[in-house]
Amino acid sequence: MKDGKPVTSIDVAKQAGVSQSAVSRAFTPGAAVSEKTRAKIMTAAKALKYRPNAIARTLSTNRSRIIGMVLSQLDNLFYPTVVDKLSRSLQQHGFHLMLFFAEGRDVDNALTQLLAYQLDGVVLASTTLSSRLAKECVNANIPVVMFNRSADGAQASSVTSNNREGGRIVGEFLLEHGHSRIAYIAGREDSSTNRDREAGLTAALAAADLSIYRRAVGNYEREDAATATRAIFAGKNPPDAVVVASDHMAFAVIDTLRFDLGKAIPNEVSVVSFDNVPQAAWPAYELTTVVQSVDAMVNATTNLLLDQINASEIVSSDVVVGCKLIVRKSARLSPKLKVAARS
Amino acid sequence: MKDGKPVTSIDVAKQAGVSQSAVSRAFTPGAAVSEKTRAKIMTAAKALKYRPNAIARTLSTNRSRIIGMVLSQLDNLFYPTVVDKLSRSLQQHGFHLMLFFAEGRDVDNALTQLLAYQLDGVVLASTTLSSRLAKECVNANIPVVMFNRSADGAQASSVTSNNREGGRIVGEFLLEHGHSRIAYIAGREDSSTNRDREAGLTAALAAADLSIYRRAVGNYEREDAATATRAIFAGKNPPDAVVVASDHMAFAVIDTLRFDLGKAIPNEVSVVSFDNVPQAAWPAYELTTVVQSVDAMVNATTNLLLDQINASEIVSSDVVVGCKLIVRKSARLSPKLKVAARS
DNA sequence: CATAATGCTGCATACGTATGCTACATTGCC
DNA sequence: GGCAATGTAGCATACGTATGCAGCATTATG
Repeated sequence: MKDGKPVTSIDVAKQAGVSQSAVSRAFTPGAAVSEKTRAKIMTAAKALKYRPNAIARTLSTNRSRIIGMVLSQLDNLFYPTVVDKLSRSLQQHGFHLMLFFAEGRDVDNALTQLLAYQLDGVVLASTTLSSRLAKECVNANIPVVMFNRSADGAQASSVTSNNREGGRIVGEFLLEHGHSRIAYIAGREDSSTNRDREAGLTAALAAADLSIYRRAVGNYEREDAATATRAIFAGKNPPDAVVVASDHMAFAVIDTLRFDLGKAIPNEVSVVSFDNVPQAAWPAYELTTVVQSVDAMVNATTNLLLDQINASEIVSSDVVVGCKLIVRKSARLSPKLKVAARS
Repeated sequence: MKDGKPVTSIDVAKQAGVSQSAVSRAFTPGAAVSEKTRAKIMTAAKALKYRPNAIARTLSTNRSRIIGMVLSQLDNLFYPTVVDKLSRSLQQHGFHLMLFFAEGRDVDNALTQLLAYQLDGVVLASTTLSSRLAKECVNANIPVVMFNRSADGAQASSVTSNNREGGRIVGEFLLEHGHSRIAYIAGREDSSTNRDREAGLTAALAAADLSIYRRAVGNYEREDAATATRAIFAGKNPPDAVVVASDHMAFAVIDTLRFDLGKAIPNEVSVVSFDNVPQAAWPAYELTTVVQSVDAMVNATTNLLLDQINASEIVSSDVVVGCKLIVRKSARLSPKLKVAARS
């Protein structure tokens, strides 16, 4: 790669007739430079098209201003939104997101690469092996935020929504509107999110002396969710409501119910799920779902990261953001309560 | 941030009783080290949990192994897939993606940040102002690939699918199946993708002495697409087919047709679009659409980047990947041709 | 006017790795 | 055994920026 001699702070210094340190200080907010020399320097810099070298700065300051984000896949519609908003949010503070995709067992590989880049922080949003990764990062003294999953033992921070309460709200809502055979389609069994959502639902049902009517596992995947749906609706006395652990699966569930099993929604079956991804509002689905406020979660993540980066010592903390049910049309409302629910 | 003294190559060198250069070479594939000392070094490295510092290496080699990706938003369902696949593909070659979100006019800001990180390459997938960005990057001597948009004048590489042919195929398909009032809902007027798709469609229609029956602009946005749909279907003699410049808009178009205007698809109107995002196959839409092969485009992008990075001089080239129509159920088939089309 | 306090500036060095060059050791060859 | 060729190790330096420290100039203070 030919190079028209990259411009360095030394070049600028020469041009402006000052020392290299002066140039460095001119580009460091709050450093000791007089307005006069700063002006000289900026003029020279502009003339030479000088841009400070972030890499060299990193080496010197031990701060890369890069945040790593570990993902397993982007096809669940929830995560693209997160990446978008988180990246923008960090960008406003001068940080940037670097992506790492890690599947099953090449975590070691990903880890090596992660640690190589002197990241200032890591956001874990991959479904698998998070806690292993988290531990290693914490060992390497780099702040970690587990996004949408809680830290099972690892002393990393986490941001989740109140999934247990979400599950409870869904349960109470369905009961209130006259459902009694309530099925559950789970996400991955090993995810804290799934565990909490199911626990909340179970608790709500238990309060009415009910339990989950039928249950199958969808692993947060469309295919599995479709299979789960068929399993749950086989046999007599099918459920009158299905709670699905994520919108992403719920779309598959609804498709299967409508086009495979010929069920009308919500007349014959209600479907309620979690996340409120953008598509949940689309007329084709009109999903009644529990909102995970991406904005709130992203804010919390940004703050956690910045705090830990600036702190002299890493103290982990867990942020739980509230959630609420958005009532659309995928769940049947009991006639007498319809008006109330609309308000 | 406390630090348990980060381990450097010097520490490893001491521990192994060799020089720092030996350590460096041990971690550089193809460098001159004997098997014996490499083994000693690796043992010491493992014991000390040494990880080479990618940032320091960048400073020394002038290679960051970071590729910047500029996006404007991730809510168009096409791009998350691209980010996912591209990131994995690059990762296999030891590169990583760094994200930059740039809206309208803070391009300058984004640009400064981009250039600061000594990126080895840049992928431009933002809808706006690409050519401006491209030019600046090329000036700074960094390889650029414009993804899904062509380089209007800028001497940057580009990867697109054959949009013109895609448009033509759509036109011919609709004509063949007996449509005659064919409307078009455009994406952003300033995008090359939209221009080419429309041109292809127009050409196909012209060959049958037809032209676009009605036209409105959807700007690749759901809202605008919905509005465009209503506009196009106002008045007598509505279209019997709508060609939509992207799947993302097509979902909104279909929703509007079905739930707003009460049209049956494909019986009353056919809808055909472009991209073949994952959701296009969902039973609720069953979109007949032109495939943009993300795999092929991502491969091409990876190759272009690697070639340019390794080349002594940057030579830009444009890759156009083929496309084909996936026939699902959103477009009416002429009865006599149904069997043929299915094969 | 003398001294102290303050504000800027430049010098020198550190950050962690890569690599050209030299030097040495080993091997092969005649 | 002598010499060249090869393989391997270490030395020294470069990459571009940040920053502690010392020095100087300027201003404030008495």
